[in-house]
Amino acid sequence: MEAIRRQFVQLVNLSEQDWHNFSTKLSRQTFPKKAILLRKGQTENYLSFIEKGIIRFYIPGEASDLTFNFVFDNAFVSAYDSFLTQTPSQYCVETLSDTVLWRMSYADLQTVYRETSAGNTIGRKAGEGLFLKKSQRELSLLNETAEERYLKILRDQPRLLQQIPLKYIASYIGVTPQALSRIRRRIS
Amino acid sequence: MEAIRRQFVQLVNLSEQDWHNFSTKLSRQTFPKKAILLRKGQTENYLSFIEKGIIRFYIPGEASDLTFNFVFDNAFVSAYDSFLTQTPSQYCVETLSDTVLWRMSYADLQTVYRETSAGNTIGRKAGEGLFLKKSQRELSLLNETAEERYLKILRDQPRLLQQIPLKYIASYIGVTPQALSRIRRRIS
DNA sequence: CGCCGAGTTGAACTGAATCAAGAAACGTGG
DNA sequence: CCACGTTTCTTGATTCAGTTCAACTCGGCG
Repeated sequence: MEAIRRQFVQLVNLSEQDWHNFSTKLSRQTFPKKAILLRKGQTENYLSFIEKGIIRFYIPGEASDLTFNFVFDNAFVSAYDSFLTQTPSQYCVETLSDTVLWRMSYADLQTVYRETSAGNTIGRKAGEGLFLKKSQRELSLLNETAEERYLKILRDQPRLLQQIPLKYIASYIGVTPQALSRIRRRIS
Repeated sequence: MEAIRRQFVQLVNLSEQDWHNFSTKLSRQTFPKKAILLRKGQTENYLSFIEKGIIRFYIPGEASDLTFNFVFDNAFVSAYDSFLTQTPSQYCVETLSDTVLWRMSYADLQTVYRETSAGNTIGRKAGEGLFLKKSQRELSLLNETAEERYLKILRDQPRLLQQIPLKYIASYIGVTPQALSRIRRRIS
């Protein structure tokens, strides 16, 4: 719980009152490894904070999934596009490890936006942060080769390679597992 | 000016006071075709509303540019990542037609965020909207072929094909102009 | 022990990039 | 309004990175 509070204080100065208003709407839930948090076609009802765990976003396919995002400890997680528009999600969200979440429902978040002055600032900063990540991802997909994307992960998030099966990484950087295997051999 | 106001009223209920506070910080500027609004390496100082015009975002390259976004009339335009972080932009922004903008500086926007209750709601909704666009773009780049992306433009934004050189469209959908030419032949 | 999923490796195939050249459209100045 | 030069678009031939299909290894786990 304190981890969440620290995240929020980084974003905006929260009064004791605002924090209370916010935190009483959070509920703690645990999930085992390989649990599906949201199935394609369902509408996302939660904005969640990851106390502990690894989350994978993917579009399920006949032959193989298309994995396009990972999220780790101490970050927010949500099928945020489905959440914002309250329409069915195009993709699935699942845990890759045992996971602990603090969750707030869509309805409760709207209440926070209405009732607290800090709410909209938090919402704005959260949206801006997500926009920045997606912007970098767009440029990476258009501008870099699969090998460059792999090297960046190797440099910036090496733990990702230890904790996540390579076939998901391969999909994330936009190639088949075979092609990733060859990239790895070429490098080392 | 009224067009901007209509856009904002769609986002959030603006009091006469809030609108005044906001609108007095806007300045109108005109640009000819092919004008550079922001050069790579410069820091974006403006969030702008397009009264009229077409804008192109691109990463300049030795051989050819990498065009990754277009924006049209009655929308907001900014190198928003550079704007938010106030760090140098990785890309350029230029006009593709004669253009009229209403612009607000970074400093003035921060003042609006501090001084008006509606400011942060507008900021939140704007950030959410941009996030949604980038999310769709990410899935499109990962999930669809260049041909599918072209067909989508043909279906949803045919005017784009009339007003923008094909070489920019080619880059936007992620192929060379030669490949796009062959896609077009294959289809018709 | 045997099974199963993950990872690696090889060989053939494929779609797009690259290189090159010609045709069409556009703009500018006379 | 035409002539010229530049840019954009198209088409063909070659090359190349990555996919696909297939086989094999390795490491857990029932």
